Amino acid sequence: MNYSERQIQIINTAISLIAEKGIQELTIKNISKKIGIVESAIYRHFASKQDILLGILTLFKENKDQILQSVQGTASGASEQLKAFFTKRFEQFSNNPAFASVIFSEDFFRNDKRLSEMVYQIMQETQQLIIEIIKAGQQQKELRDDVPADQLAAILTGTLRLIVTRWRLSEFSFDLQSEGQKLWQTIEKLIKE
Amino acid sequence: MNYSERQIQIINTAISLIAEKGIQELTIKNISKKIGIVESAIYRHFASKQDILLGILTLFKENKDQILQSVQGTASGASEQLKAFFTKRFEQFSNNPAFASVIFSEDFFRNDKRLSEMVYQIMQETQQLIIEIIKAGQQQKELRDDVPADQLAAILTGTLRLIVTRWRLSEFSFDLQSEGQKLWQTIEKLIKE
DNA sequence: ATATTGTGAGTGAACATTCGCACACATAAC
DNA sequence: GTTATGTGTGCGAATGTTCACTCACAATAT
Repeated sequence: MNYSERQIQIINTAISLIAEKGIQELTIKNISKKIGIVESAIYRHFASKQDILLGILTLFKENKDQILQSVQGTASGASEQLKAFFTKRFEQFSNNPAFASVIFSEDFFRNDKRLSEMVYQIMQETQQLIIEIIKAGQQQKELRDDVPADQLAAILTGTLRLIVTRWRLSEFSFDLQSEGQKLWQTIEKLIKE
Repeated sequence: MNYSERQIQIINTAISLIAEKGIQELTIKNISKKIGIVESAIYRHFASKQDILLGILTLFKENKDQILQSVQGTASGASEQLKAFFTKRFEQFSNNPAFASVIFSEDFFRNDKRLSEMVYQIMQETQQLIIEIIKAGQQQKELRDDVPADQLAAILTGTLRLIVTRWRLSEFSFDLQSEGQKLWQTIEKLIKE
């Protein structure tokens, strides 16, 4: 689906509101106020609030797909690819804190099939790619192969999530990218052959 | 503070509701319906909904303190202590899924000082203890000391959280305790000297 | 002139919370 | 021992607010 200019403006406004106050505080009223139109006008562009959220997720999914592709393209070797992935991800969160707020709010979407499935799918795809990179690295004897790839992937993902969550809850009180860099160095030591 | 019988009943009912439908769906109406009294009667026992949530957190905090103590008491050696902690934690979540729902819903409490501080404090205390165990283990040359203790702790905590979150979102579709056991074996390999 | 977008008022539902009243039971007063 | 008074608990109705969403009408643009 192609979004109109107004639709994109609404989506972006919603994203910045989420970054500021969390996804709980996202209301149609807030979006319209920030844009400078009236509540009901929003409904000229989206049939429901859920559709706006879906728009946000769609945007993020495209974003993520791009990152994954660029990682696979540029870096060579499992360790380098994982590092590139890690770095890009922190960069993405850094530039777009709302991404973290949305993507880590699975609970919030729990009662909505469309939304929860989309979040689940994004998580799933990312996880799958990491697992494959790790497996390849294990076969090349670049990464230690005495532990299951999917568990290594869980360790990577879990740690990344925790750091980002802490960053968010501390109101972005530390530099996510440099913290992420340090963390990667540690993880690298643990998983290298 | 000491809770009356009714208060404990209300807290426990709230906990089971959270386990069933998530913290978003917790309403005074639902609690009262499940107990079999009228909404307003709840307010004879709690001044506000927040006070009920605070009651839940208090209960969990006591629970956690007990676990931490028992871990420090029984196990000897850093690795064993960490394993005991891991195991107990998964056991606790397994027996009390609402604990996970509550403790990992930091976003939900974001707009409430009392609640968010309490959650933060629980997280903090746990993390601190893990860091100390790890540091001790590093000094004893039991754990590898070429990586910072606080980052190892983040890896441990982050991974644990991820697994529990997945378990919750998959509607408890796998056995958390045995999955946690396997995961611990992997982590152990990574962090041992 | 017709399609698109915006406005203002309104609706209904969900929700936390308040209030006046009633009843049971205990304690104290006569 | 009966009467008064206090206390704890429950009920039903109501209040006030927030929210997503609708609709008739007006402005604007092509």
